[in-house]
Amino acid sequence: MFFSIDPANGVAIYEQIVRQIKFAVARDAVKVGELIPSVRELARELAVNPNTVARAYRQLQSDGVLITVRGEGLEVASAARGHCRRETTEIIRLRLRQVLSEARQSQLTATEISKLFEAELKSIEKQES
Amino acid sequence: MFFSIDPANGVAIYEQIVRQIKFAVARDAVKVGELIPSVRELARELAVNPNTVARAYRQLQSDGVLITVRGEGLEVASAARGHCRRETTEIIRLRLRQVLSEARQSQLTATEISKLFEAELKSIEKQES
Amino acid sequence: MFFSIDPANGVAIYEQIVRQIKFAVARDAVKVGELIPSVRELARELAVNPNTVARAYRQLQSDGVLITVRGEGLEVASAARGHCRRETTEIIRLRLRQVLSEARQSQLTATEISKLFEAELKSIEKQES
Amino acid sequence: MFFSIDPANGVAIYEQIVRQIKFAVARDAVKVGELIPSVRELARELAVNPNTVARAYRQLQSDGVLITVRGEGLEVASAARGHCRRETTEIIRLRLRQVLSEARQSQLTATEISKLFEAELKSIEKQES
DNA sequence: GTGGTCTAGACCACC
DNA sequence: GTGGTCTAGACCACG
Repeated sequence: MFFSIDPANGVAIYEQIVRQIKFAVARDAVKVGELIPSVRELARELAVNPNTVARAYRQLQSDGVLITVRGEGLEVASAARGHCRRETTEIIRLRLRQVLSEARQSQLTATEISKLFEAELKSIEKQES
Repeated sequence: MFFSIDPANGVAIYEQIVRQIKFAVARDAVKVGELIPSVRELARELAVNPNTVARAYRQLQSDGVLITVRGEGLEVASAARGHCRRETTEIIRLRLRQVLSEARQSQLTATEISKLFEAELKSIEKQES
Repeated sequence: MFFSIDPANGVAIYEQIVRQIKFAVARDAVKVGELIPSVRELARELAVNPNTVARAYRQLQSDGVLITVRGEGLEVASAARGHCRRETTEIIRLRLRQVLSEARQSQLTATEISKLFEAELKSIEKQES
Repeated sequence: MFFSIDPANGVAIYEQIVRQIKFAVARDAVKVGELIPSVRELARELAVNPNTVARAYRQLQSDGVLITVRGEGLEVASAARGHCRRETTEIIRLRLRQVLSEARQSQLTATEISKLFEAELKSIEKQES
């Protein structure tokens, strides 16, 4: 469960946890049927309030990604992998759409927006390597 | 001052007003030295509370885009145009960066992200025409 | 009637006119019994709205500094000179008191405040010469 | 957070709160990293509307003095202390300059102004003790 | 509990 | 008419 959250990110902490776990499921970093860390364990690891982790887990349950195993904890649902893979790209697509809609209002041309995008993509890739 | 706001957009109304006006200044839709619509007038036009418009205007003042002319209204500051042009692309760039950073965490490859982007850009352009 | 007003000064324009005229009377720049410029003349000279000059004159009348001479205009009242001399220092004293009261709240010591004052006084004098 | 505001002071209440908190930070009465009183708490203490306090806090944020800790409150930014110390004397200096500039227009001599200043300073000190 | 936002309505000084 | 300020009360997301 290797990821970190950024408390000053604008995005709610619980929301970040939700997404990160969905991402992890999507890329098979946590396998279907596996138990995920307990609320208090993950809370300690991420240095956030246990309530916040609990809320994220609650949301993941209602999203059908996690299911409770009585007396043991929470495990990844069998149908979750495909679901998460689809949702991951869906989230990204939605975010892209929002940004582009905003960019359009700003009167930037499609070419200008494309250029900005390519530049940012390169800078992100450079950071990674 | 032709623009509209979306109350259910997630972005605060006053923030939308701020951006739209910066965009308008950037593309010279409102010229430097011109009076912008009064608080009450814009409030009526957008069907929002005058306080909300006032808050947006206040922020634009502290951003140096508007200056008050006592008893007359608010006018676009002389240095605002260049400032807003720069800020407009800066806002978009920042938003792109956020999305890309999120996309990267989701383990999508650069190619996949690029494809999504191109697809969304096309769909936006189609809507416009 | 040589003085200028600063529209971006925080102090209301009509108030600036009132004070400047009182100052002028106090230092005998306009003599008792003299007619002062008409509303529209002074308004043109200072490049402000005639209403604003009219308001200043109204206040000066109710302060007893100006009196109307039917068919001619406004002249400086006979008792005005002494009155204005007293009021001038009174205004300054009040302003000093406000600043000092604020400075006290900021926990600056009397010595520090004095130093600031002396420094500013010198810089003002230098500007003048 | 021991200070009071004067609603009939001419200076806006939210402005008074802003300055008082900057003063407090400058003199280390509230330490860097500490949480300041909540909006509602300070509003109750000062007997003003929570919105007014919220507005002051918002301004302090955009001034970089406070930062929000989500769901917890507002804390003093790490760079705030030095910033506030500088700004405190800067505010006082500016106010002194305004008064002196006004005094100069009134044709009072430097000596006269100095005398007024010393007198007021003494009277303020007497009040305090 | 926290801050953030919005609405509604009022009063003020200024031009 | 203009902006500026304040109050009152409501709703929201977050921890």
